[in-house]
Amino acid sequence: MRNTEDGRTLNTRVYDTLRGHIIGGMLLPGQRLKVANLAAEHQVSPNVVREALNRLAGERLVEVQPQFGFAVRELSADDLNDLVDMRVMIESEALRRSIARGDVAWQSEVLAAHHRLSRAPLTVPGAPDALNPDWRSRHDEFNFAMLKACGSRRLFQMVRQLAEAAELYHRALLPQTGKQRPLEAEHAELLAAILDGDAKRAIAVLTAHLEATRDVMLPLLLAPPAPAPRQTAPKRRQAVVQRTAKAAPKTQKAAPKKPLSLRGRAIKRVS
Amino acid sequence: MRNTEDGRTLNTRVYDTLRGHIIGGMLLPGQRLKVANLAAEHQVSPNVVREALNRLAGERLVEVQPQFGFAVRELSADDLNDLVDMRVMIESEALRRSIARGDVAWQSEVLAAHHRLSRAPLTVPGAPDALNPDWRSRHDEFNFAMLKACGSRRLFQMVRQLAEAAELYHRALLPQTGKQRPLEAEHAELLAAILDGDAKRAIAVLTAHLEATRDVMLPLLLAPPAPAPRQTAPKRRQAVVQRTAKAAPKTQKAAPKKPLSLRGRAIKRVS
DNA sequence: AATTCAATAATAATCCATTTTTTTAAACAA
DNA sequence: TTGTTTAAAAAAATGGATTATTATTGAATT
Repeated sequence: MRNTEDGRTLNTRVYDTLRGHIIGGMLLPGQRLKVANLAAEHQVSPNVVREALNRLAGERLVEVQPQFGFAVRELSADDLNDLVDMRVMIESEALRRSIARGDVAWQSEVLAAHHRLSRAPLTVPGAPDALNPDWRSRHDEFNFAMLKACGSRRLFQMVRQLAEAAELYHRALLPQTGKQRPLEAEHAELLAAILDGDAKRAIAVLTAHLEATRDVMLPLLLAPPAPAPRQTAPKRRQAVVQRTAKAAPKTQKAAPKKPLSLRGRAIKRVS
Repeated sequence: MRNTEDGRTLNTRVYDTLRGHIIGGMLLPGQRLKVANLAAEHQVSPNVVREALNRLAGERLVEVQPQFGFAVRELSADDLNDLVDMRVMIESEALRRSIARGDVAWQSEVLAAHHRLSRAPLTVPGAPDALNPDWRSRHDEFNFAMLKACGSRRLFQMVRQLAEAAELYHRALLPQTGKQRPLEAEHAELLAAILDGDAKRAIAVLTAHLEATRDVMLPLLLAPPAPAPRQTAPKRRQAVVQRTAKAAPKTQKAAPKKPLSLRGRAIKRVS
């Protein structure tokens, strides 16, 4: 055991970074997660990786197929619709409860979180098309801050889990959409409604926000279904959809020795 | 690998049975799950058990503490309140949607499930106090049947996950409550409301049902908080509460060789 | 004698290196 | 093309080594 460095066990460390990579978009939906590669990357024994992946599988962030391995959870239009539907439902309830229960301290936190969000630049100076990751963090913080006072541990956990699932979509699909809607105005209106204690209006704004974001992403999922879907794919493997690779995977290193025969055929979608 | 017997991998098999044991009440909340013991029981290498436990940890059915191990998720009055609160919310929504979307085929299924439930004896002939496990299965089936038509994969998954969490409480706390409320009447009324398409009434009945069950269990969680809580417990281990054992654990076998020094002090609660 | 503390032993969690089994790819023949 | 056979890759599992934690013992202190 060499968990001495930062207190965490190796297992937990791998779990944390893997999770971060998935949510952070370094590992894209559909991408296979080969135990041996990851073990080499993290300088760790295969079992450790395996445990971490199983934990993530339990959280539905990665998919397992018994004799095939692990892969980052796939995206689909249907799933996105379902996801947003649930977010609307769950977050509406959480917001309603938060507004009903929240005290002044909570309001202040929401206000502060909103302020930080409003001051974060939407894009980084260098790349005008790429979304500023810092902005996204502030956005999440604002979202969580306003729902945190809901008073139910499980409800808030659902909020977080759904937000994580949504993050996968955002990372994969939103960076490419150039300019966004008048986000700042939406956030400001949401904040105003919260401070007014106007749950109904707050929920309406939140719902519109979520659905509008969905409507931006939805066409991108339907658009490029790969020209010729070549049904030569192996039998039971339909859960992990085959895709034409546009760019070589970066995080998941290629095979160690040979020029690479890419059995682990590329699955990424960069589009 | 010797997954040849029934197709499943060893990992999955251990996962399945462990899960079944937890939900089925053979492994009680708070009970420690020692890798070595389980590995011996299942005739399997420790890593396999470890993977299965990590998967269950991801689903929040077992708790992990980094250098301490795994344990079946604990119960508490607060958690029960929260759980029922969420069940009311989630199942109400699922029921509303099911009634709105369900067709005649669905209605028939609900009707059939109700019939099977109504014909299952509440207790087994031999033991008049113990709840008939078959009845419980029928009950779950009726519950799932009526919510299945909700049309949202995630919503239904939440329903199931919450139902599983509730099952832990039921197994641990309900067997001892002798006679129950007029359950059959409640189920019949629920069925009638569903067949009428009367969502409002159905939800009211369902809600009352869930909350009444909670009210039976709640006092049992508050009652026996262990006479002298001896704060000699080790430092960081507070997540797994120490309890006085009333009966020797059956599923989790004792230490292999020595007369047993029970470092893994008993945690079960039978009460 | 009772209590506290350090040293030691025992137990169990964590991890590794390797082997076995399954699946996929490649080569070859029909 | 289509089907077999062989080779490579990767998943799954093993068994045991390593390290952290808890229990125990015995001396030192109150």
